[in-house]
Amino acid sequence: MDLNEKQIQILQVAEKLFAHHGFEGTSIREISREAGVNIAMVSYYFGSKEKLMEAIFHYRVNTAWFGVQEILGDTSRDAWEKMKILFGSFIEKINEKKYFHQIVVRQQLLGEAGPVGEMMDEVRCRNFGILEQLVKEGQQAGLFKPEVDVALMIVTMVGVSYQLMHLEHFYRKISHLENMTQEAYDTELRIRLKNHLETLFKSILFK
Amino acid sequence: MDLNEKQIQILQVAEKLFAHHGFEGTSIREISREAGVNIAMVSYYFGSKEKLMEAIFHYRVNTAWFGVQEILGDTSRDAWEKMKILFGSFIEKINEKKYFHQIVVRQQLLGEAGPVGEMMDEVRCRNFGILEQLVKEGQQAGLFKPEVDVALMIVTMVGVSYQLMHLEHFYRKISHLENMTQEAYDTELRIRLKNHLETLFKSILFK
DNA sequence: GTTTAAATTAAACGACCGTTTAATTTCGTT
DNA sequence: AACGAAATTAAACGGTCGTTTAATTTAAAC
Repeated sequence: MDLNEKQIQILQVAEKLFAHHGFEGTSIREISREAGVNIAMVSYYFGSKEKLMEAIFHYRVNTAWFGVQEILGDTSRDAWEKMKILFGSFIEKINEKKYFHQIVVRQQLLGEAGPVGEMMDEVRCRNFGILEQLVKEGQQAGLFKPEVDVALMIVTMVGVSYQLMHLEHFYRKISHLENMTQEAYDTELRIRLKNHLETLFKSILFK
Repeated sequence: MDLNEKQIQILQVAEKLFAHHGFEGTSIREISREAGVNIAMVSYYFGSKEKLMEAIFHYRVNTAWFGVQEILGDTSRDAWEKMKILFGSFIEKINEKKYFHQIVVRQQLLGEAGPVGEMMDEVRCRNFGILEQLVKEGQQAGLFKPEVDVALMIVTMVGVSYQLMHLEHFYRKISHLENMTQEAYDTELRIRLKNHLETLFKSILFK
């Protein structure tokens, strides 16, 4: 499914509004007004509001873990270095696509019902497989400890990153970063989050 | 504000539905039908849908950190033991009030706007103060390392716990806990989460 | 038993919702 | 210039929304 310029415009506006006000909290009229198109264009291009949401997920998910296999196959790095690259790229991804990941959290709260729920379940299983493989590699090399709860590891990575993203205002206030520009804050946070996750993952993976 | 039996009935039904389908995704008609009362009763008792949400927060928040001061003041335990008790009781709380904490996550996504946003900000600041105090106590005793990002610590505790709660289905599948009863699963998870947070917090607090 | 305030009800209100229709415009192809 | 498919539009559709109204029932106080 290739999208023209106007379709992408609608998609991105809808993504932002769904992230801020939720699916039910956003009206087609709002989306079309903000995107500068007629109300009927949404149905015309996407069929329905539900299908619009699905289109957002297809638009984002298909480019999600691009290039991961290359990292995993790299024999010049050990499992721990690969792991650091992996969660580093995860941090970049969610920082780059904040709106989408807010929608993901909302969809998580709805459970795994609907076609979007199935998509997310697939992605999660794929990510679990990747991380599991990497952990096994590290264990076989005698680098990581023998018993590691990979699911809890993902939950930790995703949970901490999401929560930090949601509580931006609070974290800025508490950490005296209120006067930073958004760009500078994002950069600073990526660094802090990366160091933090590295600390946490060390305690999970090593003896 | 003291609530009669019927008001509490409405509150609890609304809490469940808001958690599952969100604020905008839940109608007054649904709430009143499920609670077995007339539609007009919600406006009659609470004024409006918004005020109903506020009432839910007052209902839950007021009993939130009950008994914490006693733990902190206990001189027979060191800071690390108190810390373990503290996040242990946090785990109990969110497990006990799952629905409410799903609403909290939804409200987080809306930012800190509105009267509910202010309430949550207050609670967060209070919790931050409590944890900060405890960390300082541990540092002065030479137990914890001198530089600790308390905000990141809270984010870790809350983020991991929430994420694990949201991904119950996924975690059950991946960890082969699908056939457990809800009760047994909850118990097992509280144990795993407690151990996990202990591991993580050790890496944050100790050298 | 009468009074009075609280509780409860069915019905109606106007507003907004997602979607469809049918007419019109746009624009590349012939 | 004429055609036809795609794009765009204003208007209307039936339905649901949160809230209010006005009438009725309930139940406690006197």
